[in-house]
Amino acid sequence: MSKMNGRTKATPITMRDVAHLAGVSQSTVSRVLSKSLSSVPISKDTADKVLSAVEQLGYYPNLTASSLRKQRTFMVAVLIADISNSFYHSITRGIQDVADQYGYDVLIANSDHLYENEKHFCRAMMRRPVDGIILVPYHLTVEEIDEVIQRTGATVTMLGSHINHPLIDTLAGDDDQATYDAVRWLIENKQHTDIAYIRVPLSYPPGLRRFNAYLAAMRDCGLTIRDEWIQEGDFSIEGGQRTMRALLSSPHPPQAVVACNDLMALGALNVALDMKWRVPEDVAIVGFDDIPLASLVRPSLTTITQLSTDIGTQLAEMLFERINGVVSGPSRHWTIPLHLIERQST
Amino acid sequence: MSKMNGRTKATPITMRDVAHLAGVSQSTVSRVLSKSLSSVPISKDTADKVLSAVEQLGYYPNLTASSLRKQRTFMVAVLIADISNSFYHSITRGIQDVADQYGYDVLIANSDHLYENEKHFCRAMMRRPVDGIILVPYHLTVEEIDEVIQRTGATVTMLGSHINHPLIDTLAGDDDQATYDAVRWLIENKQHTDIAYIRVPLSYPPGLRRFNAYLAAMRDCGLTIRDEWIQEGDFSIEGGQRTMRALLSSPHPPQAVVACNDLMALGALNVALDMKWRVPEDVAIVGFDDIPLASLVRPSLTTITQLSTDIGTQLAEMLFERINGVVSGPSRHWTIPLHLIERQST
DNA sequence: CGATTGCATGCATACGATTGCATAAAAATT
DNA sequence: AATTTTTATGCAATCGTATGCATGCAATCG
Repeated sequence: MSKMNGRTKATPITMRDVAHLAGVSQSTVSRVLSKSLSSVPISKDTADKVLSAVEQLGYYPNLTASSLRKQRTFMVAVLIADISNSFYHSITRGIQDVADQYGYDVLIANSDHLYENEKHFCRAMMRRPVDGIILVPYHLTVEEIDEVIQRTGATVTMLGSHINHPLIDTLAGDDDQATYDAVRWLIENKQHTDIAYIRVPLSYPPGLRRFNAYLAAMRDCGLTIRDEWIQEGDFSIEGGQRTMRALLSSPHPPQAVVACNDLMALGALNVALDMKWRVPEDVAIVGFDDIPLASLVRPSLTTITQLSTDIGTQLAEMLFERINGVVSGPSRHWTIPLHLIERQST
Repeated sequence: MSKMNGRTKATPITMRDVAHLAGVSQSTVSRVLSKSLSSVPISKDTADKVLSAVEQLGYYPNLTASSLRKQRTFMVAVLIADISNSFYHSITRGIQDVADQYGYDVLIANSDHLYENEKHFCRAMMRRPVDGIILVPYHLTVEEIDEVIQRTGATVTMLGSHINHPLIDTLAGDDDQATYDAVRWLIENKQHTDIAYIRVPLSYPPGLRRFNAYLAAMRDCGLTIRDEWIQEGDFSIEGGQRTMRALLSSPHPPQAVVACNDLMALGALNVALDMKWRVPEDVAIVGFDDIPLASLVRPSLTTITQLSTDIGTQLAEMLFERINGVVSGPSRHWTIPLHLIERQST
C-alpha cells in the first residue's frame, strides 16, 4: 500500500507513459489496444512491447477521454419509478447483468412516478450523453423523448406500449387483457359479484388501461360497481393498506379485491388478516406483477405474472442489439403474454 | 418533433455555437456558465447575451468534456451485493437521493458477494474515474481499495468496520453486540436452550462476526450447540428455506432459529409454516436487517434493525462532505447502535 | 497629462484518447 | 533495377470544455 499520508491527488498513468516505456508513439499504443480497427496493421513485435509496457505500468485506458473522442460513453441509463419496488429492481438487475456482459456501466435514476422527475432525467441525459436509455413507466411525451434522441443520439428502449416512435423499440405486457381475464375468472369461476379495484392515479397510462379493463369485465358480466369499491392507491404497500381499510370498513365490503400491483395487494392482504378477515374465504385478493414476495407470504398471493427479470434482460437485449448495430431498421414492438397465477389468496 | 426518418447521428450544440450566436468567444461563454469561479469578472451585458443565446439554442454543457478537463466526473459509483435484496435497495435509494441533491449521477454495480466481481468493479473504476465510491460489504483488501484511491483520486466511503484506512470514512452497526444480545434474550427471556444459527460463508466479515457473537452468547450461558444446528445459507430466501428444512427434519430440531439476515429468516419462516410448525409456539425465528417485508409477513418477523435507508443517506452524506471539501482530515468511523425489534415470530 | 490600476475579453493550450493522412521501410511486381 | 504495392509507424488534428496568460480599454491617480 502506498504511503497514505493524507489526501493526495490522483496519479494517472496515461497512454503517453505507456508509449514512452515501450519506445513507440502514443498513437501506436492506441492502435494496439483497440485492435478492433483492423484497418491498420501492427507488427507482432511492437504489439508485444506495448502490451508488456501496459502490464508493467498497470495502465488502464481512461474512458472519459475515450468517450469524448469516440462520442460513445459505454454507459446506459435507466429510468425507473422506484428502485424500492421489487418489480423494478428485478428489472434493474436484469438490465445490469446484460449491460455488464457488454462491458457497459449502468446509471440508475428514480422518477417516483413524478413527471417533473422524468423531465429532470431528460435534462440530465442532455448533459451527460449515454449510448442507451431504458425507460420504464413514464409520463414523458413522444416529443420530449424524441428531443433527447435527436440531441444525444442515444438509443432508447421502453417498457410500455403507449408511445409510438420510429426509433424506439418497446416491450409491453398485454396487461389490460390479463386484467380483464382475471376479473372475469373471479366472476365466472369463483362466483364473485362484488369486486373492488385498487387503482393508481390515471395519469399513469398502464394504470388507466388496467382500470378500464376491470370496468369492462364488470360491465360485460352485467355487474354493478359501487363507488366505494373503486379506491386509489399510490403504488405502495401503505397505499394498499389504507385503501383496504376503507374497503373493509365500508357498509358493503367487496368479496374480492383486485389491485393494480402486488405491493398494494400485499398491503391489502396484510390489513385483511390483521382485521381478522379470512383470505380467501371472506375476501379474495388478486395482485399484479408476481414479485418474489407474492409467492412467499401466507396465504400466498394470486397475481398476474410479468416475469420481471426477463423483462429487464429483454429490454436490455433489444437496446444492445441497436447499440451494437446487430439490428437496424424500423422499431420493434413486442408484447409479452401475461397470465394469472392462481395461489392461496383466491 | 423533428423528422424522425431513420436513425440519425446526434446533432450536438456546443459552446462554440452559443459563443457564435452571442458574438463572444467560447471561453467567455464558459466563464459565464461556470460563474462560481469569480476570479474573472464578466460584464452584466455579455452575461445576458450569453444566457439568452443559451436559452435560444437550448444548449446543455457536455459533461463528458467537462469531466475530462476538470478531472471531475460528477458521478459516484456504488458497489452493493445485490440490488434484489431489499436491504441493499433501500441503501441504494438513500444514496441516490443524496447524490441527486448534489447534482451527481449514480452508477450501481452488484457483486453478488463474489470477490471476483468486486475486483472487476475496481478495474472498472480505474478505467472510468468517478469522484466518489460507496462500498457495501466486500471482500476487497485494504491494498486493493487503496490502489483505486491512489490511481483515481476518488473518495471512498464504506459500510462496515473491518477496514482501516486513513482516507476511508466508515459507517458500521455494532452487529455482533446486537446478535449477542438477541441470543441472550432468547435464552433468558424466552427460556430457549436449543438455538440454531443460519450463517453465511465466513469469508464475509460481518457474517463471521455475527456468527461468533452467537457462539459467545451460547457459551456464556453454558449451552451446548449441536453440529446440525449450525447451517450455512447464501443470503437468499432459498438458502433460508433449504437450511430450515434441514433443521426441522433433524432428529433434534431447535426451539429457536437465528438467521444472519432477514431474507434467510423469511425463507425459514415460510418453510416452518408450510411444514405446519407453529411460529413462535413450536419454533421461534429471529432475523437481521429489518427489511420492510419483515413487518409485513404474518407472523411478523422479530429482527434486528439496521435502518437501511438512513444508512444509505448517511454514507452518501459522509462521502459528499469529503468530495465537496466540507470535511477534511483523518477518516471518521461511525457506529450505529442496533437493537432488537420484537414481533410475532418470537 | 502620462502612468498605473482594474475590468472585460480573447487566444491558445490542456485534459487523454482516436483516427485521417503522410511517410518510411520492406516486399512484391514488372 | 526501377516501380508499385504492402506493411508499419508517426504526426497532428479532433472531441467539448476549462483556464493561465496576454491584451485592450476605461477609469483612477499623482
